[in-house]
Amino acid sequence: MRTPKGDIKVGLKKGAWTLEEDEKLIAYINRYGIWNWSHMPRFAGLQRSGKSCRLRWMNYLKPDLKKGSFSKEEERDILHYHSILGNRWSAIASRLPGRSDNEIKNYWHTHLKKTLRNNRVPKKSTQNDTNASSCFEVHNIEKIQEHVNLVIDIPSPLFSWTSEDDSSSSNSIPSTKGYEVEFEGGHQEISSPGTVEDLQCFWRQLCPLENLELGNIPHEMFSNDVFQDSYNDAIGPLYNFYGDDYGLISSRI
DNA sequence: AAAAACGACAACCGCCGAGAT
DNA sequence: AATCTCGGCGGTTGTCGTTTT
Repeated sequence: MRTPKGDIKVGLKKGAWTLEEDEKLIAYINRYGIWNWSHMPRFAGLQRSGKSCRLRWMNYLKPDLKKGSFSKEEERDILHYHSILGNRWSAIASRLPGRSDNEIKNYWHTHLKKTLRNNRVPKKSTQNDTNASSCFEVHNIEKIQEHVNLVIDIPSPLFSWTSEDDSSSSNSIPSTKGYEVEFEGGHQEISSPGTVEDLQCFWRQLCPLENLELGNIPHEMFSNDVFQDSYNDAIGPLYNFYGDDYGLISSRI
């Protein structure tokens, strides 16, 4: 790894920031703005690396950051976006105004991961079933299949995504405001923010085999642990919030 | 009351991609 | 084309306060 020139310095301070250091950084940025993280600590009178300054600013000092605990709505949004984007914390953070990626990551690891683990889609457990621990409740599968009978056709141009600030894109691929997904009995446009890659990632979590219609997945497949985990990761967060309302779940993905 | 375990979160580390030289 | 620099990202660790034993 190459070390940034600006950061090559012995005696740089590490560890928790003091109030005085915070004040210096805030004062400097307020006056001169952010022009070069590697060099500005020296001018600001800080014995810190540029990286350390940037991190402190982005995660703690930036004025538009929200303080305090996450609301229920934010929590739900994190779960929702994580089901789509995975561990792409910065992408998730960009959808939650005032929250940093580090904050969301920490919150996920300390709160939501645990919540998810405790509230997964229940698995079937019967005495006769030797494979009991690896089976979903059948009625749940059928309900979900009924509502989320998706035709997976990635990367079809029809499914291309245009971000909110990308309406002027000169991309020759026809784009829509969202994803178009074919449900049993009709089409539905999904307005979740994200990129085509986001969606591909989501579908692959949901359904590891490319171009496979969920409705055609044999029930035996649900006894596969890997598939279950992917499925749980994708649908689980929504299931936790909406319970058996699969219509609502399908409307959220 | 003290020690151990746990939880929360700030901060660090190594890697990567983009842009500049 | 190759190299360098910087900003950014995600995983991980360190520290401190709280709870449990």
